Amino acid sequence: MDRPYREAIEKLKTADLRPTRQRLALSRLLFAEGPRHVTAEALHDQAVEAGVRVSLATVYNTLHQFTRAGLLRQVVVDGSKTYFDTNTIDHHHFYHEVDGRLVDIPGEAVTVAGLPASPPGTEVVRVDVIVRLAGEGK
Amino acid sequence: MDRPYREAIEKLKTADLRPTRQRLALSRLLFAEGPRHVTAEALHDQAVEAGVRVSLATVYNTLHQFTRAGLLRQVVVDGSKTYFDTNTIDHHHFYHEVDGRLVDIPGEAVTVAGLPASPPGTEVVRVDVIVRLAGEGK
DNA sequence: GTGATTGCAAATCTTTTGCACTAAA
DNA sequence: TTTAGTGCAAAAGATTTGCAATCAC
Repeated sequence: MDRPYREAIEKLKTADLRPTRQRLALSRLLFAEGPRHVTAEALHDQAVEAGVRVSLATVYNTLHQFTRAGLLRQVVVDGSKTYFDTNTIDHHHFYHEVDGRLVDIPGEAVTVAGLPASPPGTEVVRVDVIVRLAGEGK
Repeated sequence: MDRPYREAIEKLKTADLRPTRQRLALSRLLFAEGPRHVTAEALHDQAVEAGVRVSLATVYNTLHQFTRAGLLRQVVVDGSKTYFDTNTIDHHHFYHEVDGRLVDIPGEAVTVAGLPASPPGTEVVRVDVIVRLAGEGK
């Protein structure tokens, strides 16, 4: 029983989610390497390719549960698809409009100045900065 | 023939769009008063209420044509709905997550500092700042 | 066992499309 | 006329839901 496996189980237990086969597999796909941005569809494809038997509905469920648990963050850049970001630390994004690719911009680097106070009775949940890019890029 | 009517016709002609009954009606609903944020559904409802006979498909077409012509701007804040903004000048948004309401933040007020250079071969189309709000608000 | 989780297929919601019909130039 | 624009209903895409079967505890 390797280390990442135990960690994955702990992670789920902490989030009050039963470490089922599907959740464990998705968790490992998501958090195995550095930060990534996935859509439900893409993660499902990746899981199937990796030989994990899981339904698309369960992928959707899992992504939302992970988001609720603070393990993922939703990024809205395109009306038609929902992206989930494994980087939950404060940061921003480059968005390549041509191919839909997202690239992180570290949060520490960026400063947003001059924002008006939030309306009375409201609270700022988050400030998102999205830099929309055109052109081929890398 | 009142002034706003002539202006509406001019606006459409300039955009190389035939001033049809539907486009004129939608144009007047959209630009009659100050800046607004609408969804296709909402604009269609408003049109129907106002006694304008227009189909939802035409509302979608028209919103996209107006956007292409630079008369509107698309705002992405929520995966499920597409908002169109009659304010095409550089600016940002408060987004009330509870009720989906959008409020403009003047562009001059805000400064975004520290953004990394855009990746080689790409060009910045636009920088969007979205301040997500929780709580009842006004 | 018992309640949480999963899978499947059907349902939903928003947006787009194909095409015959209508209207603008 | 001639071509652009419209309406309808069907199609498409992403996401959600209902419910019986299955799994974790």
